[in-house]
Amino acid sequence: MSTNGTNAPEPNVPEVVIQRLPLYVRVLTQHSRRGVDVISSEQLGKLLQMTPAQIRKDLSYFGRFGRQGQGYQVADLEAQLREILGLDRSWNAAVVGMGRLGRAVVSYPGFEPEGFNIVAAFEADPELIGQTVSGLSVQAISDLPIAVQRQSIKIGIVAVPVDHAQHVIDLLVDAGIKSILNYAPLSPQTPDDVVVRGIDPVLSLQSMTYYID
Amino acid sequence: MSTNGTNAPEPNVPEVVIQRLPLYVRVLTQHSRRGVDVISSEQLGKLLQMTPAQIRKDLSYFGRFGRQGQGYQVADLEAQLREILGLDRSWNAAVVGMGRLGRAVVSYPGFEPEGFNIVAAFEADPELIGQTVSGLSVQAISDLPIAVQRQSIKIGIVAVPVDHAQHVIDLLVDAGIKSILNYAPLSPQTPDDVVVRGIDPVLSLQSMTYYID
DNA sequence: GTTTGTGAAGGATTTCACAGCA
DNA sequence: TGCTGTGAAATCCTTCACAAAC
Repeated sequence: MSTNGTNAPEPNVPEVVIQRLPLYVRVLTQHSRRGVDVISSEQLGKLLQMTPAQIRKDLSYFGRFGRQGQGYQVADLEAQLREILGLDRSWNAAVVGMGRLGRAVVSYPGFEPEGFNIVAAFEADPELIGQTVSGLSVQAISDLPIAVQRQSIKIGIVAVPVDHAQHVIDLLVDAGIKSILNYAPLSPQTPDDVVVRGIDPVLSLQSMTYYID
Repeated sequence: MSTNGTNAPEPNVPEVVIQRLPLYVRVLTQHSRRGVDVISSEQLGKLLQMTPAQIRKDLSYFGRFGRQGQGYQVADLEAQLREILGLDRSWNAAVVGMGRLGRAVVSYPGFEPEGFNIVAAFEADPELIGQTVSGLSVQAISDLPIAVQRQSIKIGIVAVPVDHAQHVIDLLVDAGIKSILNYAPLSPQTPDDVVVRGIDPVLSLQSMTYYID
């Protein structure tokens, strides 16, 4: 099943599987840094609190990465999964909204080491336009479509108040963005070919309280 | 199936269903604020980009909330779902880690209006202990168990660097915490009876890049 | 001996489709 | 007529269990 030789895209990979691959990448990266060379699906399962069978099945959608009797080469598997996910290159992102949250996002040091570069920042408030935040000059939202083109921006990050979020998302979609990270507490309307992931700690807390006591 | 009359806990509700309930609460709250009285599963489905059948099936785990031919009373359904999730009361939380991220968490204005009160803040660095952040006096981590007891803290929020996170989570678990919101980029080891939800924007981005182009 | 990769089985979740009720 | 609530069907996902490979 490819990844060996041809670069054919794999069909029919369940979305849940795609969402687990970054977990594998994360734990493999940690272990390769600590000098671990080889790891088994059993060990990965313990680390991630899942069954070894699930890990092997997930990987089997993309190819054969291990050696029977041994396990997986940590560095090799990490590299292959990064390639599958498109993490073997870097991605440009734009943040919309330069309030409290947007400033926290652009100054968050976790994106760049993973290859996500925030290369543009947008705001509606004229007071903020022209200011510099974390080395980025804040632009008017009307400049968004040109910036997306010129800077090959593929990811939009929404950090505006909830009542502006749908409109901003519409503008991102109109500008050709197909991947959106949404910090606003709403479920936006988007076309099928746009992928939206929400970051909402309140939602996470609200589903935890069900289990308390 | 209860919620009418008795307060028997519902058995066997799939976890995915529990995680969707806050989405319903969120959209119902928005619509009740806008003065919408009645809503159908079809309308909810459009708003949340899911099938009406799924919404009805999810709700059916807990009771019968609608009227045939009409739909659901927005305010009533919202109230019932909040009660089911335990959102009809407030919850005390403690944050561990007062670096950049922890400060952002304690000063985030989205928790308190939803009934999540951050009532204690902890740090390992002696330099920070005793300082005040967003009205909270920063405490030593050794004070955690007593604070959890005295202030009925039920939720722990982890905002420490990744290399300290597992240790902090162990301390929270030892202190009796069973619900953890984890901002550190790792999959922690925890006992079965502890619920952990991770907030990691990088992980979200890493699963989106698979779909780009 | 050990561990992978994978069809087949089993289990869980979603969707269908319609009876029942307002 | 319009929409809910729900068994049954369909689909999706996970786990099993073992042949093959080292």
